[in-house]
Amino acid sequence: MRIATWNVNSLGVRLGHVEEWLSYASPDVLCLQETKLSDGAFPHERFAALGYESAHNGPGRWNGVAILSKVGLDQARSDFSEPSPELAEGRFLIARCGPMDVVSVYVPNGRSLESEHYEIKLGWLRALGREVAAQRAAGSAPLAVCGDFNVAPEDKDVWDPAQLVGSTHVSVPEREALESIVSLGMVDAFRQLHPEDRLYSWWDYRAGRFHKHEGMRIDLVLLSTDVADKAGFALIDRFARRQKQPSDHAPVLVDVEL
DNA sequence: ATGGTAGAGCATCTA
Repeated sequence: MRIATWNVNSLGVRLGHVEEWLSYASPDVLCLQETKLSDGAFPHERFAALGYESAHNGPGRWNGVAILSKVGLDQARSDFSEPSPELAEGRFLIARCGPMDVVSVYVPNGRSLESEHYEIKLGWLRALGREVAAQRAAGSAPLAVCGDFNVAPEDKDVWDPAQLVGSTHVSVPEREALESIVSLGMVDAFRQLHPEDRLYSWWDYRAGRFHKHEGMRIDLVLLSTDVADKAGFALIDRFARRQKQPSDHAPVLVDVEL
């Protein structure tokens, strides 16, 4: 089973890119983030034409997450189990896709360490942790939590740790919040297969960051430990970041032998 | 310290 995640930074702009990528990468499940679409505007039929069922959670204008699946898509849910209004912004979606429960997340950016949005980000990660814990406790299917976490897990996941001191994405509380989710019984599947540095999934559009390969690895596929050792192949598709009118994120894919 | 680019949408806000 091939599971992928991609922050597309507007599906309206990137629909053609996604269709092309589906045709050559052929994932069984693709989680999307930052569709920037309302639910009514989501192009379900375009993906159905390629053999994918789809579910979407988005308010319009900002955020928006989706799951596409060609191995079935059932019980889609877009609220946390313990709902809380400020957390409902088109950032969470869970569905059963064949043998796995799959979550697509778009974690709040946080803006700056001083911002109230930084505290919201930490609270959101804690809420996601409770969701993962509940899911693991319910415990039937293996779980994949995929998406743009807006956290670089370690210093080797960023191009220049010194330049980022005092910034979001690398602060200790953010990394601890991510680690507390992982410690519930999840594995960073790409990192497990690729321990080396300089492997990024996002590059700022500005300042020629992609050209200089100055990026961060913030797009993750977390697999529950019961299937993590069945992940045999993982890839960040930098070609998708190099094409014309790209997203600022590259797709990340993981093959799990299920 | 700020800027640099991109997207939504038409003034800025978000990233």
